[in-house]
Amino acid sequence: MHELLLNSVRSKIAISDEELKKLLTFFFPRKIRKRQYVLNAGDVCQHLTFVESGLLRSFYADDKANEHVVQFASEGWWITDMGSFFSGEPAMYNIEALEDTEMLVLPRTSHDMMMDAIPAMERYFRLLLQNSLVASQKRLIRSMKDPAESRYLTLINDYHDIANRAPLHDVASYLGITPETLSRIRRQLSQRKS
Amino acid sequence: MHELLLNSVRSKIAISDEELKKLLTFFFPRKIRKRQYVLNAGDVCQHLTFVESGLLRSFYADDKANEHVVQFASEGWWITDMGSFFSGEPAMYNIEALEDTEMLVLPRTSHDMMMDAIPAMERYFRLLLQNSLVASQKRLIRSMKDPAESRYLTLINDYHDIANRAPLHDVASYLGITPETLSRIRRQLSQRKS
DNA sequence: CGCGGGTTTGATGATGCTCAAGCCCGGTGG
DNA sequence: CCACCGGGCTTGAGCATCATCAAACCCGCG
Repeated sequence: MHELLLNSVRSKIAISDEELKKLLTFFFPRKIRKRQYVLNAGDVCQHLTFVESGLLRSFYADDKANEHVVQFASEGWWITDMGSFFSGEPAMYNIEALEDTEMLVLPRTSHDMMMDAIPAMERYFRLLLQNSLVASQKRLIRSMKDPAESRYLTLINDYHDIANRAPLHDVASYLGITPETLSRIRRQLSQRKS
Repeated sequence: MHELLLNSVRSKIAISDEELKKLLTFFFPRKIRKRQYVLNAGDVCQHLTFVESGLLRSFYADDKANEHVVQFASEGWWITDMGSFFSGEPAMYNIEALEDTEMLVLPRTSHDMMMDAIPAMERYFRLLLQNSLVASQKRLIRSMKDPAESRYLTLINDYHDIANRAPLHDVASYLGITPETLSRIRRQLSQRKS
């Protein structure tokens, strides 16, 4: 049960089977339906969320109600509003289900207790943070130097399923382009292939 | 002595004066001249660097020898190639001095020893990581939704000195625009003011 | 069926890039 | 101390990419 999470932990740190079992006691499972929200901007983000099945998106709604997708999370990925979860300030981001999804939820208090109970998890989360930061910096550079088509190809290459499962609208927003532009890019790519 | 570093630590975590004193023993000071490199891409990054005076830049050189500035670090800022430092893989980034610079250097082994000796520093570095990640995500969103001039104004607002101390060339690269464009933006802004 | 949201397609325009030339200024050597 | 580089910055003209606006289309769902 919950092999996805256990594998994620095992792949990053050395940890005993007992500790793995103990680990699960800090989480609780949660299911939500498509279009429901896991987090509303303005609320304080109280959980770390690990996706077991389905698809979530986090996004930022600016002053003029434009949405900007920050991240997708499908099976095996973590998602949260980092700034809010760790600082206790109101969240900047919304998190919404793009499909019916099953999650493992780690409340902040459980997170803190887990760090005491299983010190090795400290390292696991630090690794997650580091990897996120490295990935974010890479994405930043690419968003500035690469044209839209090339960024889209990178996305397909790295996260093939997400590029196809998420609505065009959201993929475009994640790439920082308009839906129209993404639609045209897809047309050109399919024409070029055939 | 080294008040900048001590203040940075004090401002983020609770720590005793003894521990602060012990803390400094893990660092060694280093000075370099303008144009010298602190890190060459391809080498493994062995240190965390804290700037006491001067100005550094980290940048990524792509296949076609185009440079992309990732970060500036002036007094009171940390800089490193995170991915390389923590994973031991070759660095993607170069780090170069834009001015004569004085630094406090924390080698990897000292870093690990310090974590054992002063556990509170674990938290300090996790906070640095978190803040970097939040900042990187904000910058990413802005780089996609805001036009060049607005991004420049944000930079001036947040890091006024850097926008003026660093060469135009590097500021432009940091913003993801060409030097020509930044030059024109500056002209328009100064004309509009007068 | 017909409605409606998401997607496609088209026409137009703005932002920022490229290429090319000139300029300014600081550093170096005579 | 001056003359002369040379690199960085500026300015201009033309062009590519992508956004905007608007309309048609497609398909699932009531």
